Amino acid sequence: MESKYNPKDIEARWYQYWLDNKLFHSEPDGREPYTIVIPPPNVTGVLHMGHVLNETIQDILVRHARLEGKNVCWVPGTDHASIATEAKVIKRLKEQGINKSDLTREQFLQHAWAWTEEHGDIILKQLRKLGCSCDWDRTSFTMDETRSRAVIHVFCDLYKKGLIYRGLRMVNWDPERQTALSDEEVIYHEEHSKFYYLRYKVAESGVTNPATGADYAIVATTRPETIFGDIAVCINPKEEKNQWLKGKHLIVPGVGRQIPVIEDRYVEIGFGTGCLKVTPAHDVNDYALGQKYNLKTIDIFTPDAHLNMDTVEEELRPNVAKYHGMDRFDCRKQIVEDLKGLDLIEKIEDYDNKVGYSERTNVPIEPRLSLQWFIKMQHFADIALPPVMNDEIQFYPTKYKNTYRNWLENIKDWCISRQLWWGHRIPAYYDAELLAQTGLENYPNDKIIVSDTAPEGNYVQDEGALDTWFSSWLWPISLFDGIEHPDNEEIRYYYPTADLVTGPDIIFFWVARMIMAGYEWQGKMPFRHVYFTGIVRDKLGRKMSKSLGNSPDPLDLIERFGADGVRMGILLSAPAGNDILYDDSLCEQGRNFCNKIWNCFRLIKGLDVTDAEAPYSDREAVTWFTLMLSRTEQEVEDLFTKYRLSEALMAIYRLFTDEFSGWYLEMIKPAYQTPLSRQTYEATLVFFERMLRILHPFMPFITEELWHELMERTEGSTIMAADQSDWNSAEFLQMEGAEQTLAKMEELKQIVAGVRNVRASKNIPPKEKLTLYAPTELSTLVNKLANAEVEVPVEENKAQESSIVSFIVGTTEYGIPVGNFINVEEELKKLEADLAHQEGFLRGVMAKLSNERFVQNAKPEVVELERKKKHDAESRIATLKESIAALHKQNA
RNA sequence: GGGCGUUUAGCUCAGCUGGUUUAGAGCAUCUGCCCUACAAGCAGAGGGUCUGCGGUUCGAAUCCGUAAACGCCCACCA
Repeated sequence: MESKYNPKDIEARWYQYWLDNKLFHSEPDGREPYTIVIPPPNVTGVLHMGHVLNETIQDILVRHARLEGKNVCWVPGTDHASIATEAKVIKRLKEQGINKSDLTREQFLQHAWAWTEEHGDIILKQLRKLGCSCDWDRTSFTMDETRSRAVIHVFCDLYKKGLIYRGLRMVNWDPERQTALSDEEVIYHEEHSKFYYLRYKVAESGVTNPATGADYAIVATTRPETIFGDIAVCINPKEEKNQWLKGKHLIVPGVGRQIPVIEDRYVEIGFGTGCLKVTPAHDVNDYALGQKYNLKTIDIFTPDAHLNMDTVEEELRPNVAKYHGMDRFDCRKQIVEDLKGLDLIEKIEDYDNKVGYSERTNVPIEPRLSLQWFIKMQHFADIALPPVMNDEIQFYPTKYKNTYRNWLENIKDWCISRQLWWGHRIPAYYDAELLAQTGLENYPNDKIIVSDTAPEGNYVQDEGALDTWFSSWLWPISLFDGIEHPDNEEIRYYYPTADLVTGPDIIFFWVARMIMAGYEWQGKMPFRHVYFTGIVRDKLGRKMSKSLGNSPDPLDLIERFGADGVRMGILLSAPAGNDILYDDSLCEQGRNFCNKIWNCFRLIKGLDVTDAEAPYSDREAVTWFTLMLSRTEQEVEDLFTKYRLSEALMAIYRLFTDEFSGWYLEMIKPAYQTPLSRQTYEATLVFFERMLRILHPFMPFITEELWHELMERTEGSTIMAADQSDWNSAEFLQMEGAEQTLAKMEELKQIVAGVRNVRASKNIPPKEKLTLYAPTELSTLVNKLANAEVEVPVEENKAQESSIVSFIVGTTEYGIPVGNFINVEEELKKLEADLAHQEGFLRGVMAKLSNERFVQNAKPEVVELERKKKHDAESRIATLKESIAALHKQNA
């Protein structure tokens, strides 16, 4: 075996082995189920560091449950990601010289499916490289047959329940993709923009502003290009300075439209000029005002946000003809120039405001009036809030309960229709003849047929597709076909799922809605725990992004550090909900750890074994490590219940490197070319196997490899199903004397460290055997580990001895004669520093003990402890003083 | 404008309902070592007035108040 662990072949070999032996596959049986559904990555996506974090955590949970003997089912799959995928398909078509508009829906969908088949399993293949133990036989897709039927079924069900409606509403419009978006798909960015103060002339002649004499009102806006749609100017009836405008009319600058001044308390007194232009077609608030005062709307934009002057009154069109067909932002520049020329701009100020962008296309969204389908959400908020607030569903970390509550308490209806082709088509049908007469907007609602099958006759189907999340929210149910067959064996067995692992960025998009769907269609929570991961950032704290180039390619990392190394790297500093600052050095640490394990194994397997009886010191070591290991196992189990996975890994890491490699193996390692007793050898193999086991969820490959190497295993066997029955860590820890054994070994380690410390500070080579004066006999382990001969001298001998360096463990003093290596000055300095420290400590303790109120009020055991501290400190001080005196005598 | 969270060693973080030998871990740093498992290693060392201020208490990193800094979420102020 080489001295360096080489993950490459090993990983590929074991993954194939796991697949060949169907070790990830699950079928319902008598065991307790443990289910996780994967947050389906976009079907066209490639693996990034966020996935690595997320999927590693899921795999750890899943493998841990598998080791516990549960029937584990981790269902993988992908999401059709309608808007993102459609954008990619359009882009590719364009590269081929094809426009979407040249294609029929069916033709376009053929291209999209082709794309999906080409790219669909890339990311799933990459997950295998990471070691993810998904049940690949269950791989699903949000647009496969079962999932699609579930979506349509749910739509019809909601429509029947009166929870879905069609309506003309102001929605977030993505002009790039030309579709409506839900509120959640809009991202607001703070922007430096301008505040334009425009002059609206008063129509009534002779009316002027009494304060300034101006014959115009000043209206401030950030969007001057929307003035073509102005219908009114609104003032607050209470605002003094604008009283003169009451009942008057104004002329929209550059357009010439005469519009009324209306009054509403909505306008904030003191903000801007107090005059608000009302453009109902292009602003949500203005729309509300328009509704309230029954104003008409003039939509001046085309669906791709270019100016459409055909909507302007015919007589005014010559005024605005030049803007027809312009892009909205070009038009803004132009109209500002033109108004300047007409002296209709009072001033322009810098202004910071928030602009909404489409999450997917990153284009500023346009509030747009359009006919869409919505879900009434109050009902869902009502059923989804309580289970989270009362912890039936637990969030880790809990702070997200607040975020969740906040959203549900201010819930708005969910716009679920999209003007896209790639997605589930809305199962609503319109009578063709009637539709021809009325048009879509005025088509009577009660004549719409919503059905999972197309109605007989001359009907046309709604053109829209459904929001991707409308299929995702059913995922935990639809994966087990629980929508159409809510009582089938699989859904009854696997649902509710155990844990959901996802990012907090989709808490509303997905988590909340799954909870709603879970209660609505299964009457039960979809999962019991939600683990929110943090965001993976680079070590400077920046989000990883393509444009910054700070996002490493996970496959490249796996190549360099091995999958186990990468898994450890990503997990090491990733407590739930905290962002993780990723750095290659973390993976390096993971790789190094693999190497450590590998070399421990080499040592153990390389030992000669004899049937002779084990020396007593071996048995001491074995007893001690049995307890040490048991303790860590208990600790790790406890950490798992709290989802503190990085801490669990760290506990195992410390056990393995410090306690096992650093102490235990050194304790039992026989002298060169001397054999180890079989008894000790076998105990050591058990330890090693146990450690591989607790480590397996974190580092599946190396642990499986060494588990097989450790001893002969039958074909098809796996560490995942290793027999556990002969080990009970809880019982070991309850054995009599366990505590003392652990404490004694800690003391022994400190004595050894004391000797090593002396050795290091005096530059005494490790090979040189030292003498250690101790007040009582010590375990021979000390001799071995410290390379020292322990002597228990009588007092006189010790006093005679010159050049002794001493150290204290607990309250006991140990001495090492170091001959010429001693430097009395230096030694005195050290002892005096220690003395000062001990005296300071004692003062602190005395301050407490001499405080009557402390002695009276504190718990007796606390007072008792302080007394012990005092006693120990005094004893140590006495010892130190003695040593100092002895040194002084020697010096003289 | 609301709400939430964070602030402990150079870095990333533990430290739960106040008291466990005057604050812990990993990494990084420094010193010494190629000692036949491992230099992707071993042994040793240094490093923090627990963000500031006030309060409660016999006792505060821990509880309360307050200020600041940073971060996140939500909200229609043109």
